[in-house]
Amino acid sequence: MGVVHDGQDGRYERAHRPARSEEKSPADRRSGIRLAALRLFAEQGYRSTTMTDIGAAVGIRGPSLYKHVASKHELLAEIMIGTMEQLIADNIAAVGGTDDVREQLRRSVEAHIRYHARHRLEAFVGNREIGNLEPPDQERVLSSRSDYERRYRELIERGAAEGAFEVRSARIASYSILDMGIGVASWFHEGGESSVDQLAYQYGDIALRIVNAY
Amino acid sequence: MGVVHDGQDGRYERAHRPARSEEKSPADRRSGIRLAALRLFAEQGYRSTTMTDIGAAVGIRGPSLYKHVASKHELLAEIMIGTMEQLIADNIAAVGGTDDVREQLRRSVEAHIRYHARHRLEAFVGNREIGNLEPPDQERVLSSRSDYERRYRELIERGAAEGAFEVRSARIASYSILDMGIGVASWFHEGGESSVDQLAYQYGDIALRIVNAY
DNA sequence: GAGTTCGGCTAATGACCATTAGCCATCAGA
DNA sequence: TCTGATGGCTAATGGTCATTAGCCGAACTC
Repeated sequence: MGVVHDGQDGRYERAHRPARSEEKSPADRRSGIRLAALRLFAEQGYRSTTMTDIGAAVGIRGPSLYKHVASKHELLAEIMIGTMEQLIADNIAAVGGTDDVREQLRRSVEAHIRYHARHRLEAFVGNREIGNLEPPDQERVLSSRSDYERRYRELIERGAAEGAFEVRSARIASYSILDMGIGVASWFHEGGESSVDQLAYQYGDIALRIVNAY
Repeated sequence: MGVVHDGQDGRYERAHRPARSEEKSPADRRSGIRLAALRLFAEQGYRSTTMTDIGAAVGIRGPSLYKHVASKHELLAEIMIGTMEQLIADNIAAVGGTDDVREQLRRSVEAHIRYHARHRLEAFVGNREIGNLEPPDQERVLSSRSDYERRYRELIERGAAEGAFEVRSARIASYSILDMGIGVASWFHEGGESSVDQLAYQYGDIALRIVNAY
């Protein structure tokens, strides 16, 4: 499900219908559809969103979407797989940047929070629509999800083994940290009491307190 | 989906004996339907659950459900309104039992966790299906939800004012505490690593650590 | 033991929906 | 200018669903 295959090589510069109110290169169209689908899935839910809704959001009729997308399900699958891949990639980067477990946990949590604040719609849909994914994709997402959780659990276990953390249950510590981050996607909005950076920092603190790192 | 029914010929010998293995008083029937709906909504989502599914789960046909229930939506609304009312009632009881803010927070969190562990399906559905509630009920649930969140926020603000807690943002502290509890509903299962009581106690600790009560 | 109620059932009804078919205008490139 | 691809569009197609209508047997009432 890769991300776009844009036009394979940008050979054709399009630029047709110049300067209309909106530019519609093939890639623009596709990502416009994806964005519209994401917003609608987040707002109304996958099952309640119709192809007609998505089409209307980008100014075309429902059936015309099939000139750009294989199915409604594909739109959902791309969102969810992309979300998990990004979360895992961010986590790998966060952990890889230092050798100190405390700092690894802090950076992991900050990345987790940043993602959930900056990509709230993706995270929100990613958490709510798992049951609407079809078999091949659902397993893939669930498996990524387990990997992601395991990375946190093992990090905390390692910290505990090294004496940096002290937890009664690494499982509970990791779930509580992950879950409070997931919650961010449902209430955060830019321009509120805190900026994304402040939020990330404060949740980093909270996580370290949860594992008794202080 | 065939349940055993003799249909067709019209002269079904049914044998719906009252004194069989399953008792079917009107109240039993109704709560059986509610429970079936709850399970199905939790597992498949509200939109993906059909009246036929719910009927099959209690051994009758979809349309027969209307002899007991006004609509599919009513089933969802009852679950969600009941959930919020119980959470608020539990919270009032928790706070009312003592005058010490620390203890009030601990008891509140324990009640929150207990509910999310013991009534995971209700809590799970209650958090996922808000968007599928229709206007009158949706507003009611959203308003209860705000009240519930406010109770936590104000409790934490009061604790901070009294010097018992120390938080950078009462809003973030309350959301993180509530969200980690909500998460419990998605992974907890009886017979796992922790009992409900252990879970409640540990989350109580975590909450007190989040507000720097130690 | 006749009438009433209860709670099943089957068959509509009336929508709604994802997806496919097939048509056509535009346009880039030859 | 011709041609093929692109990306719209309208009309099916084939399903699914909540809900309603109307029928009927069994149990309960008096």
